[in-house]
Amino acid sequence: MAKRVTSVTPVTRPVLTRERIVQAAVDLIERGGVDGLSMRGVAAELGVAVMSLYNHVPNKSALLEGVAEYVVAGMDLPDDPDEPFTDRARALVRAFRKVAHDYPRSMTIVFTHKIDTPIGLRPAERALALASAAGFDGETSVRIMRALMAYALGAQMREVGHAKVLDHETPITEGTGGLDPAEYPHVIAFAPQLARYDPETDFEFGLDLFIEALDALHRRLDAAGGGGDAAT
Amino acid sequence: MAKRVTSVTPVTRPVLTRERIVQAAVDLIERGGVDGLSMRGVAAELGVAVMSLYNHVPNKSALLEGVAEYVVAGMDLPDDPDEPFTDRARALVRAFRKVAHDYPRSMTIVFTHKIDTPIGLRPAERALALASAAGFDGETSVRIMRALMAYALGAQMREVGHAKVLDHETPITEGTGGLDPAEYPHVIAFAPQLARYDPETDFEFGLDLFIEALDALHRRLDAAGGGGDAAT
DNA sequence: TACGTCTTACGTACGATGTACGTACCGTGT
DNA sequence: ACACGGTACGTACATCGTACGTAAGACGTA
Repeated sequence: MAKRVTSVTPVTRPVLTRERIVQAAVDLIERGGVDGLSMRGVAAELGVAVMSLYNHVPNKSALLEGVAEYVVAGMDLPDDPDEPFTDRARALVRAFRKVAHDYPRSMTIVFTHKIDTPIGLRPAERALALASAAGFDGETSVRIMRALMAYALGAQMREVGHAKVLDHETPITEGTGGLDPAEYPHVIAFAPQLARYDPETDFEFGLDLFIEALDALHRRLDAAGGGGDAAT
Repeated sequence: MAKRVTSVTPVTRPVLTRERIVQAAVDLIERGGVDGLSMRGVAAELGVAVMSLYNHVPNKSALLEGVAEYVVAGMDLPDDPDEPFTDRARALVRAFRKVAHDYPRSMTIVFTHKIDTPIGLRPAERALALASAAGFDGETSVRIMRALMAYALGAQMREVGHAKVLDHETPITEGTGGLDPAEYPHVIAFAPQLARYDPETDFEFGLDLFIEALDALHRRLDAAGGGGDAAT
């Protein structure tokens, strides 16, 4: 009920809050990378003393969890139950791509921290919803959900570039000179295609594969269990 | 080509080397987590002074790269070109699972660091090899490779537990009491299936989906006779 | 043999970081 | 008026990564 103003400096100090702290952290991360984030930096960004942060956040690791939660909470998850489940699945995975695009550097945190709040379950809920609506049983729905998550996570990790692992383009783009032709014949042969990097198309290609497999599984389900009516 | 022995204490000090440093780092990480790793810790583990490490490793970040490289280099990648490409793909992705199982905590590093040495390209080479052997054209092979990587990475990330993200079982296993039934009806409804967590089966389920989609794509390719029309 | 150079191990030292702890302030309920 | 709970703050410390200077052996050359 009470007004929450510091009375003396109402405008210059918009009240320190966990939300503002997390947002500042996200900003700093996007600006200077995860390694660049420090409690002192966050405090400075907000024009506060360092220890003031600890009134709202128990420690840095909790702050990072907050960052992950913030990013996931920012996911736009439209869902139209009337659409075919394949389209709904597509939309869900694309939502991942969207946030990964908006908060590329913070994504690392999302990947490597767990989220304690129910918010983290939103994507799972959507996935389960569309799978079970398609007629899959509970166990299969859960598995589908996990498979979707796996692809969404992995694809985004690769794209964000934090996982340049196993397919980073740098050395290839710079020429395959140093590579042993005996050990990496295909990498060398496909260097041009490897160099041409189109995340969008790559992402959609893999997504199509996945969705198609889901659809096939679905058709099989209809044919077997539901009787002769396989139309959708 | 001189002998590299310290002469005085040959046994007690097996010569400090980058390899030994990286291995010690991996050990420490597996024992105490990534956050627990410190240069001082590594030095102590090896019975050396901290700064001696810097004769073989420029900085900590480089050491971490070394860790990632070490783990990936440890991947066992058997490959029989005579097998159907689907089986080869399966084996490749399973190899990921294997290392992730052997070095669960170091996996975080692998996920979040790029690997500069050609070693990091080994999995890519294998993927490209099997895709092109199956008859896919270069562009499609590259895309298939990337999609496989995405699933392999994502699935492993989830399983390793570092990415309990979006589907962590903790709150669910402990009961769905706190969840709003209006917002998370399916999560609540499928709580039993969510709680029953069988990584092996989950992994294989998703892998099957993927491989099946690849196979379908392949059949379509054969039928058409053309090169590599993507999944459209 | 004597000497200059190179490589490696080491110790000291500094700046930056996360955070435990004590203090001062303010708004609110009694 | 007074006590209290929450919030902002400053100081202090342990720990970290690492720049720098030093010493001791290995080796090529004279």
